[in-house]
Amino acid sequence: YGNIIYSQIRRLGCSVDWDRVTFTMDDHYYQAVIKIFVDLYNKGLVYRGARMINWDTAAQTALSDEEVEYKDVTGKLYFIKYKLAPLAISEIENDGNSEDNFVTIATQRPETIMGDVAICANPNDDRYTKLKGRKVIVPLINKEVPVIFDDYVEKDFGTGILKITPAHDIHDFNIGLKYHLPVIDTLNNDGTISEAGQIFVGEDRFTARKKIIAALKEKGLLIKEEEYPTRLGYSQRSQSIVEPKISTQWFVKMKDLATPALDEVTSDNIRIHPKDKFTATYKYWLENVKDWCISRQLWWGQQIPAWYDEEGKMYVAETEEEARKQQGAQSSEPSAMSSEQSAVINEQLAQGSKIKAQSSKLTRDEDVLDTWFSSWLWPIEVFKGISNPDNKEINYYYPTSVLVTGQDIIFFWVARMIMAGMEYMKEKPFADVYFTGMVRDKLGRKMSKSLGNSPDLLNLIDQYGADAVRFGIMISSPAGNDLLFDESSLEQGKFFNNKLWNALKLVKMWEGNISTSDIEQTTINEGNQFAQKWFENRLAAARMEVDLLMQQFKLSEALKIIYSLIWDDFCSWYLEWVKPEFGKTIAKEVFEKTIDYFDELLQLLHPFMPFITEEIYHLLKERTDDLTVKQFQEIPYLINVVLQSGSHLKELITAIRDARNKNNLKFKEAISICIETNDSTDFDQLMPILSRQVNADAITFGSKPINTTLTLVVGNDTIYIRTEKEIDTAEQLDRLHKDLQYLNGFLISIDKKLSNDKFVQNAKPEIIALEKKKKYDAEIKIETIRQSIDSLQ
RNA sequence: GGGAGCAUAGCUCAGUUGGUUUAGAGCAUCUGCCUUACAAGCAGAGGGUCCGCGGUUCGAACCCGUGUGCUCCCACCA
Repeated sequence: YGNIIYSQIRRLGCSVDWDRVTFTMDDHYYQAVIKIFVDLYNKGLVYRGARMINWDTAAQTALSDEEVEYKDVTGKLYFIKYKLAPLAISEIENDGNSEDNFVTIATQRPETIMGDVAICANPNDDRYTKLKGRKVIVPLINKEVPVIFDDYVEKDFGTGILKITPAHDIHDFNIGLKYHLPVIDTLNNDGTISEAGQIFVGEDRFTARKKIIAALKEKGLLIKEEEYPTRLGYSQRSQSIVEPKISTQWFVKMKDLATPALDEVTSDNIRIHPKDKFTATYKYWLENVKDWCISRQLWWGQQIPAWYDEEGKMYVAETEEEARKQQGAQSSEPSAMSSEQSAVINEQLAQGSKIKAQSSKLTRDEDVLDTWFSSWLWPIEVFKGISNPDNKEINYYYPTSVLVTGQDIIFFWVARMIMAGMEYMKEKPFADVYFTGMVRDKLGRKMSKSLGNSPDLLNLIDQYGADAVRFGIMISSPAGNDLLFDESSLEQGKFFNNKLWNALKLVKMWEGNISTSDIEQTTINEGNQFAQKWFENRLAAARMEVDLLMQQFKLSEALKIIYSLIWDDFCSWYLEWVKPEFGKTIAKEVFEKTIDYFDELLQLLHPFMPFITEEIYHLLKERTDDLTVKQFQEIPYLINVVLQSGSHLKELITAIRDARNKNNLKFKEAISICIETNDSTDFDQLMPILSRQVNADAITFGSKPINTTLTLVVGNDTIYIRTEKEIDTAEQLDRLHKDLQYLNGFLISIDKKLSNDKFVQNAKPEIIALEKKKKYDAEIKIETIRQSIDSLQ
């Protein structure tokens, strides 16, 4: 089913990847792809060359890399003697058969010896230096081939010398290219020995192997057989052993296309996120770029626009009509092959291939284009920038801003889009590239159909809600890192939804209880005023952080900031601070401000949880606009002092709550507090909040009052607490001693630094000043704690 | 085999050009609370040889070298 859809879409010229539909495409896109192919061909950037493919001899078809399964098996190495070709006639007469006159070569595939075109040793291998300039005779077919030397050969493997069979091994093929050796394909498509093999023609390759071994044995040329562990590729379709096979393919020259694409990234014109992780990969690929094989032997896809006449002459054109015109003009078609490649492809290959015309008609090349050959034009042709250049849309939308994609296609897609952009628009296609991670399961495995570990998103949405699923995925996807999918983060999202509803519920309860009298409005207490000032600044600070993180594409961290801003700062602190006492009204101004803050929070969260935020936005207040289109207001100027006072207040509340907790003082039991401080300036505005949050019926300032039951140290202040209940002082002392111990240790580490001459000489002045301040603060605190300890004893 | 990257709390990760405390967050765990929005909650606590080793530096989670383990991409039948 998937294949049918895939092929249908591809026939329409749509580029599809199994895991993501890249785009849907109209006829104009199809035309654009053809146009670009012809253009590149005319520029001399497209050529025909040779390439190894994986061939399934049973199914008689080419296999993609994914269709080849590698298995560890025990293979056999056959050690075969090759005789040195005589240098002079005298040699034949003398000792032509002495051991010195033979070279032993190890091979797994003796049936390929008929395709040998050379033997090769490592240039640093002393054993074989004497072979320089010599030739050897291939056994059974008695053909002379040269001895060559290349670093590729490992001295320690086999006998340290190997046979070069370019038609049947990728390494041999590459060496063949390097040394301009011919290619002799000794296999037919069905895996039988071809005419070029000369002997055992028509026999299956494995039958031929046995017969060749027997023949070699008979002649005394097989020294030994040795078992060794190796890996073999098997066809996923037929389970037969995959045969590397030489084939003629279409290529795009990449060097000139890659250079501008590399420059755009190295000059930061295009920014990759996360930078350190992927720019290295990108650069490596482009600096070592290999020509791009764009032809595929599939029965679906966009056919290559090349036609052949009966003489085998090739015409590349956008349409068959155009090709016919070229044929009529009898223009002498220059060879599209690079000289290097054409030297390699032998006569037999060209004749035997499909390109031979069968009638006087033109025959179209049956190969189709690589998926990515259409995909790389995507940023341009979706706006018809190729089929209809300089139109309104392409001028408006190109270049676009951000490409979001997977790291696995950095080279396949991203790099090539940049290349196409630079070549055809003379401008980058996008300014930023953001790579998402791969979704993996809890165990770190890739999501796959065969493992069945892909989550059913629709089911999860039913279970947790759409926003919760979005939240769960966003919160656990740090930029560029893989995402380990775990339902616990969705649960967190679900709870967050609930929290938002409850905050709404609270605010809605206040709505019916707003005081409207002038007196109450003008006497908003200092606590409420401080709460507002503080939250405004807290909001501004968080928005600045979020802005920065979004610019850096750190989406999960931005969400974490927003999550904590809403849950902790807004719900746990602000709402508690302004919450009216039971049965009392809320000042109109406070209520309205609270709604404004809530609006802003929803707006921040909206990109992550669009549904619930939009819903609450409309439930909060009658309004005509929608959150999804609402624009952000400018971030107000930050007043740090307010934030500091807020932290101070939170510290006080936390410390007193903690003391209550530790001493089993229930919240209902009121306490009275006396604060001993050197600086009481900001306490005035904090008092109303503090007294309510810790249930203190009285707060005074001064030194230690009698009847003190609890003593704590917060910052540089000492807090004395009086309760009705008797409190065990041992625990308090223990705690104070612990703090003292920590601070003393801390002080020692600072003293060590400051008494180190080299530190004082070398460190920056601001670092030294900082250390001195740390020391000063610690000393004050130690003194405060000492006094508290004394007073307790 | 070639290349890239990762290793910090039980788990997932922050840690911004080396100094902002004796390393932080969320989740999980533990303790105490049905306190008038929320037990899907509130208030707290515990938890780390920053993978091992060596080096540079006054100073290293951060820089360099090396070892180990893991992940990804490309390649792969002498």
